Amino acid sequence: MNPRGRRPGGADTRTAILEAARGEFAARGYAGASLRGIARAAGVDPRLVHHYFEGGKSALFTEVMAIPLDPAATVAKILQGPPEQIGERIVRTFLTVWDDPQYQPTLVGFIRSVFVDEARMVQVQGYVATDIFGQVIAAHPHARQLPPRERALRAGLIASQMLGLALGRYVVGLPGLVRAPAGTLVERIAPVIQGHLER
Amino acid sequence: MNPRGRRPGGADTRTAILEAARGEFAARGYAGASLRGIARAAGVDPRLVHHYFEGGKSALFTEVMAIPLDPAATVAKILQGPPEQIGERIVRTFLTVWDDPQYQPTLVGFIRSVFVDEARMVQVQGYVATDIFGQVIAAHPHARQLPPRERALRAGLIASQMLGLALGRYVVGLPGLVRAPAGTLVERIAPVIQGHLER
DNA sequence: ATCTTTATTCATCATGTGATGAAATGTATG
DNA sequence: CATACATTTCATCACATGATGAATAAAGAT
Repeated sequence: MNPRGRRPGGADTRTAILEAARGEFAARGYAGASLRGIARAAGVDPRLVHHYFEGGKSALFTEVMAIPLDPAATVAKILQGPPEQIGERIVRTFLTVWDDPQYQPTLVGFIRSVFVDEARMVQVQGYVATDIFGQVIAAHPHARQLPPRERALRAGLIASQMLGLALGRYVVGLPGLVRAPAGTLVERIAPVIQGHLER
Repeated sequence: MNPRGRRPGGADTRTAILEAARGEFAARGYAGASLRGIARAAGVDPRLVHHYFEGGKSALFTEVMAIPLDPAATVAKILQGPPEQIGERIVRTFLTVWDDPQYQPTLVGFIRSVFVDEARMVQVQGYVATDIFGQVIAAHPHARQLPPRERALRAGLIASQMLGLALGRYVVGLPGLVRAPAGTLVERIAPVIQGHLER
């Protein structure tokens, strides 16, 4: 039917696939999205997905989820400044990243995929608990002096707070959270986190 | 190979399937669990799943997720007692239900399935926001007087708090939250919820 | 102008899925 | 004892999935 061979003009197929995949993964999660569906969304033959992403679906997913956002740097930035405003900086940074249309589909896709794959869940668990909020705890003048069990608890409380915010606002779409401007959420949630650090 | 026909002895196949399904749905989510896998886990021919649950996978899922736990009654119970301890009662009730081995697999399965199916997400969104925490807001002497937008925000904040707790403690398994006894979590989280109601 | 590389389409494969029909065999009922 | 019914096994269906091989045409290099 269609003419075979290379298409004229430099249509950036690879990018089209990546973007379609981002959307599909965000909307349906890893298991729910199909190669064919992604190809369809990109207006492209399914075979091309394999052509551009050797390793198929999982390779594509890996590339989609490779967010150009250095968590270590972000954490470092949060840690700068007065410790009594760490909570505010955490929430504000978090919302800024998640509200950014450049990152949002990727992050939503990522967080939805987390609950499907057991291995990924363990990986995230260690990552979030240790690399992100563990760092925050370790840098806080009061919290750093607590016994390990207490530190883990605080990290867990903060992590669950942010997890709930991400899911409520961006995945489930709880109206109260979706409609609220970022500033309002910072105002409400920052003190909670600050409390988990200081009290 | 195996002898056909009705098996001797009163093996309660239906229950076996239900329990296997509960486990599979909890472990893999709705999409991830397969009829054949459930049948295998129950030690039963796949056809029997259709035999006992007319409507197949979705009917089975519906039945599995029909928790014998009346949310309205639970909410009503929470609303009894002094308003200044509503937060505490919410968190305590929540943890009691989720820590109960009778409910836990079902609830975990349910919450994991929520993020896969778009329709289910919308359903839960309305349910959680309106039926559960909307009720709580409506019953609180201070929060009930707030403008609608504020009430929705408070409900969202509380819902996201509990959502994060459920995911952190029971799904992702953040160590700090898993190891903490229920009492400790009540101690930490109840004031936050109370604050969302009163301030 | 020729050759190589890349992009694209088409045609299948093997596998796993949920679903259904039909046969066989036990238990219960008359 | 005979008949009806519920339970179980087997055999497929139709379909979607991810993956791969092969053919073809454009673009780029020499």
